[in-house]
Amino acid sequence: MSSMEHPVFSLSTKPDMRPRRYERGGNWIEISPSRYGIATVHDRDVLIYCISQCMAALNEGRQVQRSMRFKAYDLLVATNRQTSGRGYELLKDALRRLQGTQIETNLRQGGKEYFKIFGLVESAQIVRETRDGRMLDVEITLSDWVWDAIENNNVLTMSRQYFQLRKPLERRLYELARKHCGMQPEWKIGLDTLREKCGSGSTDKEFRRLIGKIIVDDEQHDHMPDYTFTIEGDNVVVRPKRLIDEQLPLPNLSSLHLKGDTYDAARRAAPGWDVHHLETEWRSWVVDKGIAVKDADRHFVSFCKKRGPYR
DNA sequence: AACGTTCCTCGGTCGGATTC
DNA sequence: GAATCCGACCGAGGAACGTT
Repeated sequence: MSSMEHPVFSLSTKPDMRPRRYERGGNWIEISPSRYGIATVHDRDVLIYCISQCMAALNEGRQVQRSMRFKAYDLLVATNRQTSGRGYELLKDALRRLQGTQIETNLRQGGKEYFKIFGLVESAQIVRETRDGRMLDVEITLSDWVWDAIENNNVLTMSRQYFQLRKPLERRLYELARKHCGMQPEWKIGLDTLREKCGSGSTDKEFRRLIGKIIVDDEQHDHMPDYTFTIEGDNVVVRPKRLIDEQLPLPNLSSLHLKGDTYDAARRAAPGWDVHHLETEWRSWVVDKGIAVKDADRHFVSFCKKRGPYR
């Protein structure tokens, strides 16, 4: 939740070396980059994955520790990333940025003021299990900040669609909506304040344009999870989307027609899942994102594989 | 299944061009 | 002259296919 409040993560896709400082009512927080730049909204996926693993363990009554280990492959799949060699290099970069990004803050509690400095993760290591370098285990030790949040149950659930948002600004918008709007019928915010909260480096005009584009895109494709956004004057208004019971009829694209035995392959790829439900999910995803599918059958099966281990 | 390679597309930013 | 639009840039992510 704290990371949703202030723009801790960079929206930029290039290395972001600009330090930030935010102040509000005597409290301040400063974020400074290492030589790898500030952690990006995509790097945040790693933290979200760690947190969700922890929460899942807690819900099942298992013990959790600050230091956690998991398969790099699982993380990459769960966060909708590629699992190629470059995928692992990008993961390394993400860990570098997460570890290197320094956060300084003053906290006031019980009449005392604390000065605190920490990284987003305390340490991270990658362990190669086999001689040929496959089956990479990642071990991450969470920082106090993240750990405290988990212990105090100070985390919010996020839509699984979140990982499919590619635009950093879209992700940030969703986070803010999730944090500030929640279940309220409406949340209004000025464009300039929103720009600050997003941590965008764009000018006011440019920012207005980018937001406008996302809103128009959403009107056409309905890809933003849970919330709708509209611009009213100099304000952006956020409202929760109504739950849609019925699947909207989708254009009947012949290129997305599936063969009979593809369904069997899909069932094997994602045991326990309703294949036809997966199919509608897959279709709307493909249509929304405008993905050019060459081989519908193969594409769908690999989509199912990604869904397979996660409920 | 778990990677590597290749080629392609897309995003935020910046600065220049265009329109009003 | 300003507000707005547009395109280059660069680094990142995605898809398909190849390899072990």
